[in-house]
Amino acid sequence: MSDLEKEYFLDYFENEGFFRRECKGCGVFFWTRNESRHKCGESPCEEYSFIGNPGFNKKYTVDEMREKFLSFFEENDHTRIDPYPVAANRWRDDVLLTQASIYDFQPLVTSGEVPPPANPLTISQPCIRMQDIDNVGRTGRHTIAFEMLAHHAFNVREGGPDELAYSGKIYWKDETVRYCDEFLKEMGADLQEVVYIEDPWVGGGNAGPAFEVVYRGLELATLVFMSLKLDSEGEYELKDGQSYSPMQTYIVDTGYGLERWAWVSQGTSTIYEAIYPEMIELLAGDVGIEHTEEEKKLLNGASMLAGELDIDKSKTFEIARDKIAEELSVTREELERLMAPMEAIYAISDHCRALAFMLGDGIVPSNVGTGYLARMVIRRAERLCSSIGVEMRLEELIDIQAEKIGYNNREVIRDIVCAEIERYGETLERGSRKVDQIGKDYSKTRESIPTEKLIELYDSHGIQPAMVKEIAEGVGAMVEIPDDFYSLVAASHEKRQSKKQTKIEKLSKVKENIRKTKRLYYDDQTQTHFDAKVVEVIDNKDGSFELVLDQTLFYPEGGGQPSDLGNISSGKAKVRVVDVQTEGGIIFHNVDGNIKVGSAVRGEIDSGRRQRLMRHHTATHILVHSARQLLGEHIRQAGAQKGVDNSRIDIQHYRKLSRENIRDIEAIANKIIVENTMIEQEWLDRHEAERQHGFDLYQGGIPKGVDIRLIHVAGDVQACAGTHVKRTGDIGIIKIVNTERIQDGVERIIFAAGDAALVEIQRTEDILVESADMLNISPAEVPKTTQRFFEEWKERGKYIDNLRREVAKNRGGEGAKEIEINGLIVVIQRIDTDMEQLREIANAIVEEGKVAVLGSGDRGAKMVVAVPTGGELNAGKILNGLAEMIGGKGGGSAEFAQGGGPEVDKLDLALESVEDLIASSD
RNA sequence: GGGCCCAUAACUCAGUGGUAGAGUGCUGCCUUUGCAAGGCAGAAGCCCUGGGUUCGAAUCCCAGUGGGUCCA
Repeated sequence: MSDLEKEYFLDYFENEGFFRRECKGCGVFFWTRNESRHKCGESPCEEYSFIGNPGFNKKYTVDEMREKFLSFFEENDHTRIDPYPVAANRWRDDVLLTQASIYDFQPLVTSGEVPPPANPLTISQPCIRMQDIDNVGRTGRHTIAFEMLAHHAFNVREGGPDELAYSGKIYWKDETVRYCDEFLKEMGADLQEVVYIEDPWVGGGNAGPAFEVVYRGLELATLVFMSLKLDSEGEYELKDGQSYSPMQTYIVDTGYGLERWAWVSQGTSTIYEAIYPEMIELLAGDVGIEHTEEEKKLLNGASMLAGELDIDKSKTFEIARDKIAEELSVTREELERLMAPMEAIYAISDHCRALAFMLGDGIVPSNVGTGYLARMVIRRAERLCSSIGVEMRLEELIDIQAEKIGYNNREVIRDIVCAEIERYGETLERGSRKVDQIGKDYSKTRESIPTEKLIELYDSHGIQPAMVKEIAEGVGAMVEIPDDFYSLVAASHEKRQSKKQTKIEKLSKVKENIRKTKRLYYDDQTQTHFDAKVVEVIDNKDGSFELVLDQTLFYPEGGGQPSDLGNISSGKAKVRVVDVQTEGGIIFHNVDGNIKVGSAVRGEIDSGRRQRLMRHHTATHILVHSARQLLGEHIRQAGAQKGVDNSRIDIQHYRKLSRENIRDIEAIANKIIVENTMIEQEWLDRHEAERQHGFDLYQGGIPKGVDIRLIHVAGDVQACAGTHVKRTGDIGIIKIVNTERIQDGVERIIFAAGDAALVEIQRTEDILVESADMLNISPAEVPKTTQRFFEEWKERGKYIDNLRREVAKNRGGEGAKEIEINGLIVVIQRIDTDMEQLREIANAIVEEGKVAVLGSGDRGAKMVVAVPTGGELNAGKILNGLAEMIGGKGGGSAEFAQGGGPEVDKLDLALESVEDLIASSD
């Protein structure tokens, strides 16, 4: 095992006269030009020294700083790249949000499978980091929304494999540090104060040496030299305790915090004041905050000391606050009273910018995925606004940021925010009613509301414990919120974890040197026969085999399209193709018989099935496109499954689809069919495709490879590997069969195309005709008549109830046996009727002041015992005795009891013994 | 992707296996010059759907549908 230490001794440092030192504060190693420096310079070892004392030769706004950085690197032969969306799940499926510029190039570029869009390149990438959300506003430097300025170089090791998509060395450590130094110099930084801290970087399965660049107490950049990958056999053991080995590629991954650079240049008291001065002024004005000169001084002083605040260690947070208050000679309460509204304003500004990014990039609030994160931020922002009494509406505040960033879907963003706030309002109202009720219950018992109840209220109903406390105390109940409330919630989730399964891969079973299967299905999508050679056979040992051919027309399952079926023949031998899968470019035909390796074969696909799948696949594109035209650009495919009889697509939308929406989508889709335009396919370089069409290309998943296949359907462009019809008219008709909401923010559309659509239409029509026939009316009259019948049915129910009560009055006592016990008249009678009427008769008897003991032999023995109020007998006891005799059970109150049993033939006997039973029970 | 909660009158909700309930609203009558309000009476329920357990299910179990919510 060797460590990375030697990696940090750069020629550049030596030539420039740097010194390597060990920090006297925290023990890390760092490089500096200043011989007398012995501390790393980062908080908590040192305080900020740029507040009120700008660190560069000029003040820069965020926009100016971004331009300055990008053009500096452009001048140094880097290509400027447009930023990617903050919703990283639009081009990769392993993360939700973009948290760094390198995310844009993972995993395909970093692994060498796909070339970078340019090399070297520079970019300003908007990022969202939710993990810092509790620190926002309070520490003066944390934000969840930020832009990462970066320059990247993608290198391949000498003697590396030549199938990688790029090659050679661009630049590595010395040049990277030199660029950083030069940029700092250009900005007018005092290079004597710049410190490069050695800080190995680990993340996402990769690692490498790295420098943190610190200037005047603040970390301004991180220079990462990604060159290692996770490998249990690897020779490097890093700080996460895992082993790593060298990668084939080695990549310069830098990250310069745009907002921090602007902050240092301006020397404002917090980073927020450097990013959103107008927003802060607007909010402060709205809430009516004015600070005296003395208060301003106090706030400024607190900011300089705030560097070490970090809520991760909640104890330190309190201590640090105390310390700050002490140094400024005020009480903590006084300091917090002054700071709290400003902290809220800072956080609101940041959250609004984050939301503008998220919603602008097409995230729709939901209970899952990125949508959930957006919902959390909206709710948090809304709470912050109401906590300090902001009058302006949240959608207006977000809109200001969206306008600044330059999104053109601002109408939709505002509508989304309105819908979400409305929903949140309903949740709060529901919640407060519930808490009010619970509070009243507990105020009676004089106990405080238990923690489990608080957890349930939060987990199942979304009610914050602070809100429970406020409302419950209002109705006189006690509430104690444990300090570790959210850990308790997390702990209650951990108990219920589920397991996952892994599937066995076919690829591992074949020889390594096997060639990728040539795909014929893209050449001519109307072909049904083809000739090929068998190159490999795997015996599954269950009577089935996996056949690998040199080329095939069989479309493997993928992109939500099921595989083709058909048969493969060799001479007289013929096997059926049951399933087709693809792995690593090799297509496996699952067949029900063996054909020898090397045989010449002829394949035939089930063309009817293929035709139906193609219609459904093209129809999917048309429907997404139609929904997008109707509802807006945020509409995005969230999943799809094509079938032979019907298919489904899931689309993102923030309101439930109305009946009218569905009809409109159907109308637009069928108009596209009537227009009968050509469907074009094209193969394009992926970066060029992204440049031309944006990330909306990836509706159905992210394809691999340097070139990707684009399908153009009536103005819609998608990256798609599926098979399609030639013209939109070939689909015939699209019929939406049903829609359902599978999650918040995701609507599922189930539809049928072509002859399958006809079948669906006929099926629903059959249901209607059948219903009409039953009612002996025409289909058009079904709704009206059904309603009338339902009304009448209810009327009759009531009428019957009344009749039964009348009958009950009359039947009671008719032919009954009456006995007298302790002055009470007991009516004993068998009436074979149902339980309900038995009860009514009993009630009628009781109203006459008599005891009723009734039995029925209708469908099993049933009995009721009823005693008038004040009667000395216990109905429950009598009934139990009787029920036992007929092999059953029963229960009820002392006044009214009912029961039954299976032995009908013993019912009369039981009724005869009532007198004895009562006598013995006394 | 996973977990939890909920579905009962027009609305908001009680109802832990034994006769379907409250408040608000609605209708009518009374009190009042009128209004606000009060009093009395009344109407209004496929207890979400389908199975199961049970003598008996709004209630317990399973599945479905619809809604809410928390987490990765």
